Amino acid sequence: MKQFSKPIYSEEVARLIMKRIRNGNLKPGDVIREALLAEECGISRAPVREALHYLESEGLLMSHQKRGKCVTILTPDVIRYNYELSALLESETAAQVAESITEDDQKKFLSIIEKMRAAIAAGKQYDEHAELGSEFHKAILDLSDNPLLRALATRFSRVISKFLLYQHWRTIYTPQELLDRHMRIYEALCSRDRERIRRVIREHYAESVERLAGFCENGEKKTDRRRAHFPKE
Amino acid sequence: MKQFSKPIYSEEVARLIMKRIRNGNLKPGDVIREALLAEECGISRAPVREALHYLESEGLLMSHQKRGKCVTILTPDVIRYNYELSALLESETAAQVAESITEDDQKKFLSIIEKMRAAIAAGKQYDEHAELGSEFHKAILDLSDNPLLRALATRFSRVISKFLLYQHWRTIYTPQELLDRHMRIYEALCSRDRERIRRVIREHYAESVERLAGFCENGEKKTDRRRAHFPKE
DNA sequence: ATTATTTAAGTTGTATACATAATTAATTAA
DNA sequence: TTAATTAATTATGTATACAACTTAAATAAT
Repeated sequence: MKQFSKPIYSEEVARLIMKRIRNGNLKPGDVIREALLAEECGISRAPVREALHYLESEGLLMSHQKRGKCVTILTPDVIRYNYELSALLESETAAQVAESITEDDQKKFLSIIEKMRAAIAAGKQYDEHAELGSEFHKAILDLSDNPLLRALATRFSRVISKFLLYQHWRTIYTPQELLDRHMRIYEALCSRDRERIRRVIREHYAESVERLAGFCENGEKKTDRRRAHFPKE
Repeated sequence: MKQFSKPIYSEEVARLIMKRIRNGNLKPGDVIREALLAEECGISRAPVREALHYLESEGLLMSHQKRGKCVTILTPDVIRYNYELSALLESETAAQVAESITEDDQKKFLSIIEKMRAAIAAGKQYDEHAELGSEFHKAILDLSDNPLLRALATRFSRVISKFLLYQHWRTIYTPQELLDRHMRIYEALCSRDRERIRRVIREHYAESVERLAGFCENGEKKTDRRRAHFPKE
């Protein structure tokens, strides 16, 4: 019988860092020291480096040449860039399959909406609402048959909502507002009206980026000395 | 005075591999051996590994766990995934800035068109036509003020046109056809008609993917055992 | 006291060596 | 002769060691 392979350390480390970012244990701007991480995990620097490179390619870390890496600092511009792409991918996915949305699809969306409603009634924490919001958007993306698109969209949503801005999410929407916004999208999806779907989803993202922008333009220095780590051409 | 830093080997290696893929020196399916590459370059495996990881994240290489990496094999599906995203990003970029396309922008596009015409008149090689085609599409993307979008679109176009399918490009369009297609896009851009621009660009991509599909469905095995190298969640 | 130069500490980039997993070749059994 | 099992080779994953660069701290000079 074939045994399970030994886990790849670099993947473990990548997961660990993502968890820490999500938890808020690692915050934007925090520097990552390879040696320290390696020691913490009881492994060498080699797999740690690979994990960091991966996380950088995913946009969660940024690097200065020979000066190490830190958790990505989200300037208002970077937030906008990510949101524009999220909005584009999600709205277009939904618009393209608009006519072929099934009853089952609608039920899936509705069940998430109902969970939101229930969470409000039960006075649940914001965390849960945010989680349900992500679930809703993921359900939309799952309508696409393009795995490359789904992977990309996941990446952007990770950068913005679930990870780097996790701590801000709870402050820009009340649970009721969050429910309203997703209700509107749900209704649009049920209408199967391509243009309406596109418009509603984009409006939602535009509103989010507008509300988020306020949180980031205060403390941080504008000088984005981020440098691409690899050749462009 | 500050001297230029010593070049980062991993970046050099990444450039080298990209060049070889572009030249056709490395073809889809060719396996990459770290040790061999390191020896060729006269360096150790460490920077080579980093370069390979980068190229994998860019979609140019694919890896099997513990079985190394090879140049990405483009199945018809993968081609479609990439083209859909290229079409989406490019058409949406153009559509969003439709009303604000300046005379200067139009001149830039026209100059490329004219170069194409001249290349035909001079009986130039297909390579040059393909190059001008890329230039045209890049000019469209440069209308976007979203660098993240531009970087992504560059990545997709790299995977498809300039690199992995370079050898096929010359066979799916005659120079005259290529000129016609870009002429149509140019006219749409000049009209500043958002919907028309969107439609024309998408039609161009749809036609390309259709014509390309034929080339890839013959020889290659369908079993895409590609594996994501890092955790999804 | 302030600025400039130098020196030292610390971190990343690279090299080498070893361990582990997988493919290929070889050997043995049916 | 063929199939299956085992040995050997090969390539990746990881560990350790060293070199180069960056940052800062400390000393010297104005």
